[in-house]
Amino acid sequence: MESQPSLDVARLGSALDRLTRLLRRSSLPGDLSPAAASTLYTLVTTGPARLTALAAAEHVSQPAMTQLVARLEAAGLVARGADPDDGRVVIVSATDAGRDLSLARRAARGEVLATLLGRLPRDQRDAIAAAVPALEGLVALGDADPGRA
Amino acid sequence: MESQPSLDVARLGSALDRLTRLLRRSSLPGDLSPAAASTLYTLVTTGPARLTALAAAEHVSQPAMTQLVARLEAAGLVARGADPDDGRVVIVSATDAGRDLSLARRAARGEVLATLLGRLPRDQRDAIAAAVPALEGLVALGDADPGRA
DNA sequence: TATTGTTATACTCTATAACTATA
DNA sequence: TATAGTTATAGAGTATAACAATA
Repeated sequence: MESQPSLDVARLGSALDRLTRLLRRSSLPGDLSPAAASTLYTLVTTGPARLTALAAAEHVSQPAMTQLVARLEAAGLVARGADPDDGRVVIVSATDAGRDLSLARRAARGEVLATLLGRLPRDQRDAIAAAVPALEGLVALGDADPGRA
Repeated sequence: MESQPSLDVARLGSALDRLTRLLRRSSLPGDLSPAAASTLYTLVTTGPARLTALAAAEHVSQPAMTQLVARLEAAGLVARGADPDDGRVVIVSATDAGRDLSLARRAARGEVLATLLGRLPRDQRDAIAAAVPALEGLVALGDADPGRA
């Protein structure tokens, strides 16, 4: 029931899937699990957060986030602090080492992508460049609508 | 040392990552792990394969693939057969139920994507549509170059 | 001997349930 | 009572090492 014959969602989905697996296989510094890398990245980009908020943002259970943060803390990548206004709360923040590692991982993956992009015909590279804001918009829509995704 | 200020690879990488996580958390039929879903999809699209070849294709160890196939077999999604020419070999193939489930998952994910895309401004939707062949080209490059990814 | 696959074992990561402490 | 977080326990999924069977 759609009117977009030019946009084959199955092809898009498959391409996204395979591209992500491709990037995931490329060796990145730090040896973090996907959830750990994502959590660290969230902390680096959006600042300190409560443990419960992190669990919700990363779509894992609260106990899972407790353990994940414990692992990241043991690795020196995050620090746990208290909330002066509420004794129950744990505030998690990235350490300098955590920030550096997250940025290094992001850069390393960017290089893998850049290498592949550099071997693509110019018009295709341009097409991808033009689609980046739209892809970001798609993510924003998905994040804003928990009922759908 | 690059000349593509218009293509921010870090942004692209991050968007791909978040988009894939978004799609992955959308509930799909069958309750398969990512590796199981990918293996089944490979069998459905490229036909029966040896266990060792599957392990290599999915980038998991041979024992991991033995267990993965055992789980898929227990679920009735794949069947194990013998190679008449070589008694050591196990040939894995998707059953009808496995093929149906894989196609249903693909369709369901397509619907999630289509819903999100439908809420995007038309020009952004067009930009993504225009980039699909280029994204596929990127995947092809990555698959063809095992040394890089 | 080399190759195909399985079994044994251990580790990471996750979830649910039960618990503690603070509000 | 409700909320923030931890601890206990169990299960899925993976890897490496050791093994069995076939070539």
